[in-house]
Amino acid sequence: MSAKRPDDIAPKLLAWYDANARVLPWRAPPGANATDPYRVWLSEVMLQQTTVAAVRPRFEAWVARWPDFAALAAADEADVMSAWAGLGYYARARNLVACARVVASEHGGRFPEDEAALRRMPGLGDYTAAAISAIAFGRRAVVVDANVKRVVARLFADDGGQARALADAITPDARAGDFAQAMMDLGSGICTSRAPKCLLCPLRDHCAGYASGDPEAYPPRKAKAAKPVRHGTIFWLEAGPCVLLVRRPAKGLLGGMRALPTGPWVAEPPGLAEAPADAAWGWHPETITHVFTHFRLELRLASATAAAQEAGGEWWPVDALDSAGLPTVFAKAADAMRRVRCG
DNA sequence: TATTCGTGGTA
DNA sequence: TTACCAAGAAT
Repeated sequence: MSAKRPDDIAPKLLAWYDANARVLPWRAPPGANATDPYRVWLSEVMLQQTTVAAVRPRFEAWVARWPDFAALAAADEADVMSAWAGLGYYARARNLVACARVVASEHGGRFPEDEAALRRMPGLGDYTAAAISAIAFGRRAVVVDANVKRVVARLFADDGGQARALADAITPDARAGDFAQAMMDLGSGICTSRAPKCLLCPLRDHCAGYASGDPEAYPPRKAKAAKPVRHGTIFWLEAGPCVLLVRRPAKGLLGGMRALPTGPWVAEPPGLAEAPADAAWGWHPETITHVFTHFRLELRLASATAAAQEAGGEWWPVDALDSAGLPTVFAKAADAMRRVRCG
C-alpha cells in the first residue's frame, strides 16, 4: 500500500503549518525572514530526546547567558556542564562547546551551510545536520526524526524500514525547513504515537494507515528490554558548612559532571566500599531510586562529619548546592539529606 | 547493528 | 505504579 497523491502532501502540510505552527522561542517570529543558525543549532541539540516543555526555559536562559557562537566558544567548559545539569545526555553539553570552538576557529565564526560539512561537526548526526541545513539555511534536506518516521510509516503503511526514502519522496524543494518543522508539529500534536487525532489531520485523505483502520499499528513497536537493578552508596561528607563534591570521569554515565562521591554501582548493595574518607558513617533512613535509560539505580545514603576539609575533591557550601550543577540523581540525594538535617 | 548515554511528562 | 517515550549521537 502507498499514500494517495503523494505530490499533494507537502502543499497541504505547509498550508496547515501556516495556520497551526507552534510558537517556539527558537523559531523566527512571524514575518521575520532570518533564522539565527546559533539558535537553531542550540535548540536542535537541546531537543534531542528531550521534550519541548523541558527545553523551553533552558533555551531562554542559555541564550541570555551565551547569545552566540563566540560567547559559547569562550565559555568555561565547567560552567557549560553546570548549566546543562538536569537536561540529561551530558555529552551534548561537551559537544556544544567543542562545536562552538570549531565554528570559531575553523569556520570564521559561522556555521557551514552544507549538510555534509555540518554532519562532521561534534554532536551533529544525520538528523541534526539535515535539520540545521533546512531550517537555518533554507536548503533542501531530508529531515528524519522519530516524528517523521512515524508520520511516513502511517502515510505509506510502511513497517518503518523505508522512512528515509519515503520522507525524501515527499520533501519539497522549497520551504524544506518549514516542511520539516511541520512534520514534527504534526507528529507531536496530531499523528501521535498513541491515540492519533486522525480526524484533525490535514493528511488524512492521503494516509494509507488511516485507510487501513489501524494507524497506530505503524510503525511496529520494538520489544523492550527489561531493566536490571543496580545498587550503590552515595557519600555525604560534611566539614563545617561544606559538603564534599567530586568531578566524574569525562566519559561514561554522567560524564564530566560534578557529583557526590559514590562507590561502585553493582548487583548487591556495596555498603561503605570506596568511601571517600575513613569516618564514622551513618545511614540515612531513605533510599534514593533513580531510573536511567537501561537500568534502575537504588542508592543508600551514608553521611559523616569530617574534622577538616581534607578528602580530595571540591568542598561546596551546603546552602549553595543548587548552584553546583548536580545531575538529578545527586540533587535528589542532596534534597533527602537537607530534609533530614532540617527536620 | 546494538548499546550506551538522562530526564520528566503522561496514561 | 509501571511503562512508554520525546526534534538522536557516538561507539
